[in-house]
Formats: sequence, structure tokens, C-alpha cells
Amino acid sequence: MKVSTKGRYALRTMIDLAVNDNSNPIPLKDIAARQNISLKYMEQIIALLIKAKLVKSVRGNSGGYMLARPSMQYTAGDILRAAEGDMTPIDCIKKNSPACSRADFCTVLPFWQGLNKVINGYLDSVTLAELARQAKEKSHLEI
Amino acid sequence: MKVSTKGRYALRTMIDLAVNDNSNPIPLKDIAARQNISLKYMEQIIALLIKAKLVKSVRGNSGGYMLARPSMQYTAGDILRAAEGDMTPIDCIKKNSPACSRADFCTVLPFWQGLNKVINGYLDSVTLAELARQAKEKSHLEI
DNA sequence: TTGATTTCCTACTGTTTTAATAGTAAAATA
DNA sequence: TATTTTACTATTAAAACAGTAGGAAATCAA
Repeated sequence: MKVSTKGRYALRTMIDLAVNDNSNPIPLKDIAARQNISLKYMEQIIALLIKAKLVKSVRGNSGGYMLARPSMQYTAGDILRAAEGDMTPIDCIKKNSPACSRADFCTVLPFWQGLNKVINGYLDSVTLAELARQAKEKSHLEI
Repeated sequence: MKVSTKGRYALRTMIDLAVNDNSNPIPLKDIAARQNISLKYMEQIIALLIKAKLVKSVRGNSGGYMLARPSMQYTAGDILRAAEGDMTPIDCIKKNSPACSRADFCTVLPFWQGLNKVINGYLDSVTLAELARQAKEKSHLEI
């Protein structure tokens, strides 16, 4: 029951984009260096964020990535679900998941649905803007 | 970010023990048959519950397993943490986990701690007695 | 006392997921 | 046109997952 590096790195990438946002694209190389993550691995992760339309890309020389919208309009849930596929604690809960063979007599489904609700409720209560604010605050203290 | 079969089966095992509790030991074979889970795999899972002192065992002929205490005195969290090792969303949060190399400048730790809190808060708000009650209710409707 | 039952313990195995590394093509700018 | 950067695909080592398998030890019932 762990969030993988994909989700964790995606969140740090998005925070980095939000913190260093100055209206021109930020090359992934810079983010990878700041976050100390392999550039090549990061490429795969940001591809997921592109696919989910959370970030925009600019190709070529002096290209890079930018947030697709203001940081206040993202939740941590948006980002983690894009990177992890979903954030449901068990598969039965996913939309369009093939019907569980035990569905008819499963007595614990409501319990798992409750867990799913508190998890995604929390994730969607935290905005990227708030995470970026905390990051800026902390880096300020370290100067 | 999924609960594995270990945790899910452990929960079903404990509910089965609670529902079929008649003060004498229940052989694992019976539970495995009712729950449609491999006996051999189940042995490994119940070993975790034994180690955590959630169930008592009686060896030999007409032996089996019983709850160690009344079902009201267990939470889903007790059971899932015993089976899964822990239910923290990232390793940094575990007690006695080797210090993360990024701890000093990690700005997302409070966010993950918040997630951990809502997860385990929920898990510990649900008792085994309540899960067993729901199971009894559902099986009653199916007659 | 013996045979059946049941827990207990350990080792093994196939599959999937994780966490990357690597190479190359395509686009765009300076 | 050379350099930078994104985009795409393949490969891989290690770990986790989800079991299977075999046998030892304990206990009870007949």
C-alpha cells in the first residue's frame, strides 16, 4: 500500500514547475538536477502528466515544460491519479473494472469504499498552490 | 497504492472467525472453503495474525483458530497493519525507518503525514465487530 | 496406541511491477 | 546548421506478489 516513485516524483515535478514558474518553459534537465532524479526516468513520468494534460510542452532549443493552468487549479489527487493510474486502495472500486466474481456476496465493499473516499477526499483537498507555497516557505528558511 | 491479497484475505479471515465464533476453534480448512482461498496460502497469512497475537491457535485434531479477544476490541487497522506490515503510504513515515536523505529539505512530508493520518484514522474507526455485523446482515438477506 | 486431523515451518516458483537505463528520432531555435 | 530539447520505444535487474509444495510436530478420537 505504497505510493510509488512515479507518483512521488510527479508531485515533486509539479511543485518544481509551480515554484519556478516565470511564464517560460522550464527544461526537464533543470528540474531533474534540482530534484536529483534521473532525467531519463523523469521523461517517462512527465509523459504521463502530458497525457493527462496537466502540463504543456515546448519542443526544441530553449523549450521545456509549463503548467497547463494556474497552480490553484490542481489538486494533489489530480497529479497522483495521473501518475499512478488511480489512487484506489483496491481494484474493485475502479470505474469500469471487470466485475469482481464475489461482488454479489462481498460484505467488505462498503468498508473499502469508505477508505477510498477518505483517501481521495484528502488528496483533492490539497492544491498544488498550497504545496508550492510550503516549498517556497521552506526554501526561504534555508537561506 | 493497493492493499495486497494478504491484507484483504486477512480481513476476510478475521470476519469469518468473528461471524462463526461459537467458542471452539475453527479449522482453517473451513474458512478457506467458505472464503474460497487456497488453504496453503491462508496458512501463511494467519501466521502473521498469530504473530501479532490477533488470533489464538489450538493444534491437533479438532483444533483450529479463535479470536484472541472480543471482536469489538479489534480495528480494521490492527488487522491490516498486521498482515501488510504497515499501512503507511510512503516509507519515510514509518517509525524507525532509516532517515531519508532528503529529510532536511523535503517540503512534502507534511502532506504525506496528512494522508497517513486520514488513512489510519479511518482504518482505526472501523471495528471488526462492525464488519462482522454487516457480514451477518448481508448473509441473512441472501437466504 | 494408532490413525486422522490440524497447526507449524520452510523452501521454491512463475508472474508482474518497479525503477530505472539506453538509444534514437523529431522538432525548433540561436 | 549545430545544438538543445522533447518524444518514443526497447531492454533490464531486482523486488514484490501470489501462490504451490512438502513435511514435521502436536493433539484428539476411536
